[in-house]
Amino acid sequence: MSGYGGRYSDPLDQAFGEDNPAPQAPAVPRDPPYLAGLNAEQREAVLATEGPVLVLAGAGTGKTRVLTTRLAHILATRRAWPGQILAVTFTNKAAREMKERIGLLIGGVVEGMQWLGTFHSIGARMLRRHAELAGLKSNFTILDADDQLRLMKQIIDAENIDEKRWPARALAACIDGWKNRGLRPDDVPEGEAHSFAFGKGRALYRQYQERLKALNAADFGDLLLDVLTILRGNPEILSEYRERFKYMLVDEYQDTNTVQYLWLKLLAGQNGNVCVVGDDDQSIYAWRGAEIENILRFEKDFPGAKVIRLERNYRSTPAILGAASGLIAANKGRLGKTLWTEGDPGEKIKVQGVWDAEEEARAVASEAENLHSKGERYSGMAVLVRASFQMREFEDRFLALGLPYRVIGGPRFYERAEIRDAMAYLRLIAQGDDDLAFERIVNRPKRGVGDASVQSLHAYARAHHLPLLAAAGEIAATDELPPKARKALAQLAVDFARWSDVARHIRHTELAEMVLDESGYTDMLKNDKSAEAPGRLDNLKELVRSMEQYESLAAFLEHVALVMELEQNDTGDRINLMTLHAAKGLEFDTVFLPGWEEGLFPSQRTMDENGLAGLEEERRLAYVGLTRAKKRALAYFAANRRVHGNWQSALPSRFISELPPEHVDSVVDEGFYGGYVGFRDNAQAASFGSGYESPGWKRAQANRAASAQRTRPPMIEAQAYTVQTSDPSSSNYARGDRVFHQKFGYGRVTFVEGNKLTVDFDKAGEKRVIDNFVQRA
DNA sequence: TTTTCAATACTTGTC
DNA sequence: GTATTGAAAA
Repeated sequence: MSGYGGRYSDPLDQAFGEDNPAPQAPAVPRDPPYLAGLNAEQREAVLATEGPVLVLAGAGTGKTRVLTTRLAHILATRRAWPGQILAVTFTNKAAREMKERIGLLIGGVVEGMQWLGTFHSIGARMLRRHAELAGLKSNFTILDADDQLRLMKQIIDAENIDEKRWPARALAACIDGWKNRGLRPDDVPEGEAHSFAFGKGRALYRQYQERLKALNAADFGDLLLDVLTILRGNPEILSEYRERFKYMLVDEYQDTNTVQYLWLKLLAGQNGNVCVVGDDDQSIYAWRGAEIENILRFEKDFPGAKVIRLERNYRSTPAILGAASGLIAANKGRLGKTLWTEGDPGEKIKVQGVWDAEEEARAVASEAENLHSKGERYSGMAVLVRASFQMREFEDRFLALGLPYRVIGGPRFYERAEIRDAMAYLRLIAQGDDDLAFERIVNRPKRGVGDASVQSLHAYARAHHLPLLAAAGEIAATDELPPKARKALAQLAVDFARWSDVARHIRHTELAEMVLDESGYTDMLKNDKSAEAPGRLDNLKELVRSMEQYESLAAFLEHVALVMELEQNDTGDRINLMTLHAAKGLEFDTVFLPGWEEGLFPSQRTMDENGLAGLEEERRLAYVGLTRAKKRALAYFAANRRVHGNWQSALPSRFISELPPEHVDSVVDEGFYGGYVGFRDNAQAASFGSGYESPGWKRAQANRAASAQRTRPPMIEAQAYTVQTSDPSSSNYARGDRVFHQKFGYGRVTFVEGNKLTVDFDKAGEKRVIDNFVQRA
């Protein structure tokens, strides 16, 4: 979200020059520079600092700008010190950006905005201050989903519950759900308390909490729930915070869950200066506990709240906005906004039917190349998919064409196995009693310490009240374990003692390298011939590199627990590939929206599980997708898609037929018909025929007839011309060469044609790739 | 204990 | 179709 400010200027802002001071108000200063360029509503939202305020900010209406300006205004007018503002964002990235932008507005870096962050990072901060009130020490560990799951597995095991029928993840989902709703074990409603494993739900939840306290650990839910409990139970602490937070601001309010809501209400009290910003039409996280109700009833919760609507859109063309508005109008229970914008209508939404996902990827890629050849940047384009499995097809295609792309979201850096392993080593060095970390790495790399040995070790540790690491050293001196395991544990204990000792003298980056080498972890990866191994080694290097920015090991570990993301160099002109969810808050010139098919989008599962509410959330997701586009949006639907391994024919999404026809331009693809009439079997063709009966398709056809003849670039076959760095007519590789490919791993060249190689990959099978995407192995 | 093979699941995903 | 996971075989 950026850049809309420069497109227009508001003459009012210049009206208060020194030559015409406002009459009889010598005290009214000239407008501060940061207000320049705001429209009337934006301005109002910035200046309404006192009392509860709800800012309904439609997509692309300059929400972030209003937010940052508002904070800058509060600071610049000395209404509060940086430390007296509570500002909550949805992601760490958003928090970081906000800090930067405030700095730009009022000049210099903003110091002391310690309460600007996500609910969780603010929660962690508060919880560390009052840890003892929650039965924790202030240096408690923050567990991520993985640790959480392992802990639950242990509890389920201990209770002799059949893990097949009652998987740990289901319990985790249950407990998370309760925590999201602000329920401690005792608060869980009777009916639900028994919902897991024949009535053990509540008991397991309680046990889990006890285990957490025993481990001096908190999960993400606790960061909010424990703080809520503390605030509720300790009026003096509550009033201290109420006193402190002169101004409160919550971004993406439509995505807050119940605990967050209770939290905010408690801190705001009766007459707090609370400003929440959100858009009910962009609420897409109900499935993880967000309550769209929170924003819908804000005015009831905070009587006398001022409601400001930002409806002027600065991002998209009228055509895109019209299409998106028409689509979202099908939802009920909205607060209602009418977005508008000015200017040339712009390109219509292009809707294209294709035969299957492969052709879809081909169509998107060639369109992207086509746009690129007309001077559009790749980085201004994005492919937004509903589910991550759809990405694969696009990656394959982009890779084959040599089209530069980047995947946003996906598995987070710190969630990768190798990183978590390395982190476990470091955690254990920092805190010798981190049993979860110990368990993770006892046998990684393989040391001959299997389940059986770990069990004995556990028993020993419990009996002697020792952390596992200490127990390992002791048990090695007994003859309770097979010699191999004994030796390994002894070695491990010695190693850790040495590392902890060394840690005090050397830089933590050096320590990390040392630990990875000496533990045999690096060797394990070097000997690993699988396709992922080299990438994993790179990731570890990256980890060490990223540690440099932190002063100490402890500081680094805290960062990782909370932030879980890595600053990545997103330089380069690359096309973006991500899920619709990940796209929230971003904008692109061109947005490709593949997979608009019934069942996939809207997702069948969501509709089955949540009925109409689910469908409406899907529709909001579609709305989010469309409104990411500045200049053009292209939607695709495939006639056939592989679902869980088998082919199914699909109908165009109902969302396609919900787009107002006047904003839609549909394209019939030659490949579509070719595939349809040609070489596919009749059964499929017949079933696909129903696709033409669907309202979406009929509408699309009608539009096509009505709209002016449109020239469409011919289907471009896979061509090497996109790769400037290699010569299409020759290649340095020959048949039989052993090569390595970033995505497909190792393989042998079976055929060479110019710079295009056919490679038989060990893992991935035969693929055609461009030569400069492989290296000699 | 480790390897191998079959069973399973499989939207979205911040912190 | 495939990646991950858990139980039997080596």
